[in-house]
Amino acid sequence: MHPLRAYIHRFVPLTEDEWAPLAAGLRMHQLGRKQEFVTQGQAAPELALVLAGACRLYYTRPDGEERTTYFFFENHLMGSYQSCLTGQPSQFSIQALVPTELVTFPYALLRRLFDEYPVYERFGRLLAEYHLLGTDARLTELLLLSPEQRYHALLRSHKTKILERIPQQYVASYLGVTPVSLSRIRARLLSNDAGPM
Amino acid sequence: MHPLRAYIHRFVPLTEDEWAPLAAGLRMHQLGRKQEFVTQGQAAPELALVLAGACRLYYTRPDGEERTTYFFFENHLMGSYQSCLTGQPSQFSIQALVPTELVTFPYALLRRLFDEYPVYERFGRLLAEYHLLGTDARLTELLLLSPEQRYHALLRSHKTKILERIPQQYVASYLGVTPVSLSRIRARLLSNDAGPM
DNA sequence: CGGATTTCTTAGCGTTTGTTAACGAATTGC
DNA sequence: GCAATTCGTTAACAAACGCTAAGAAATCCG
Repeated sequence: MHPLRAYIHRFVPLTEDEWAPLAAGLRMHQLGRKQEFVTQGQAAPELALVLAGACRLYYTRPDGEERTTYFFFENHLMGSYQSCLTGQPSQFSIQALVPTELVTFPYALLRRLFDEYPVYERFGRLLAEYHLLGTDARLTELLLLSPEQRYHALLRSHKTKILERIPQQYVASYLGVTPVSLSRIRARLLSNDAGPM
Repeated sequence: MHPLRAYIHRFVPLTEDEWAPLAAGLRMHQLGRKQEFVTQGQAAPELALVLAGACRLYYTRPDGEERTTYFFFENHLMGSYQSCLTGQPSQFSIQALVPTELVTFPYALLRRLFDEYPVYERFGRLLAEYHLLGTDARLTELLLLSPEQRYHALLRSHKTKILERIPQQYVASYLGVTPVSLSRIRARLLSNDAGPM
């Protein structure tokens, strides 16, 4: 089964007839390291399923500093929800951290499928609900836990890919702290674990 | 037009026939000050539209401390998305800050309408997307701005109801700082505005 | 209206974080 | 493979925050 069809299948089943129009709009796309799929300030009317590789979502602040807030790996659907829905320029960029392979399609195509096939409308609802639950959990964690507790929570979570494959400075940003601070948090941990005696 | 129908109408139009089954499932509900609509640890299978009053959404931590993360006012739809979608106990409580009037209905009814009327399915998608954009913006603000900057952003925003009608300790929690800290931030502001000469 | 509760502010102290800078290690890319 | 870049850690200092406590102000409610 096509990876995108498999992705959708986790939410709703698609018949051949339902899958065909989406399949017809797909395009393969490769990104080199540091190449961008979405660029801050530009409209981003395409969605992409990551086939292989890893990307980061980041904001460039007025002072030029970058803040990374999310990561995408294999079988993650990525894009600027905000830009696709509103048509406005994207407020963030998405950049490949390593050479990355994508299947892309225009959001406009998905919107047309929402109108034509009830099963896609349902997929759209379930997808938005799924992301809403994830974003809510993340928001709650930021409001409820300290930076150190957030790092512990990440260690205990199943998001091991983030810790294994992402440079620590970006993980720090994801946790809402500076790289220096995360380094200190880790140092505190080690001196406690392998502490006196 | 019924307030709930007007709420839905901001997303999709409803015919009389489509509105009728939802209208049949509605119940009026009053909350006294500090009374809870959703209780942490219990299933919360109902949604509610606030007709008048104000509520806060808060988490009670293991140590007994409360953290308020959201507010609801007139014409806000509230409930535990997570509990409704998963059937699990709610991870937070929702409590009236002042005497509050609600119209409530079971989420199960909405789920049935998703199946029976495409217009409700679309409403469900648009509603989830709308909330996702809001939650994403909030998450971004927490990751990009300092506590002081977040307070400034709230001052400049159109969420004036929060500042006008919510006790400051809860606003502090919403911003991700302690009440003492918010008080200091405000004091710093005043001494800068009306500073030396 | 008036006592009781809740809320906001201020202060002092300890801890954590942010910032800048420097150094060594690891990775990248030609 | 080697030069160049990126990355992680540590240090030192200043600033901000969390915590506790106490008093003043505002609000609630009988």
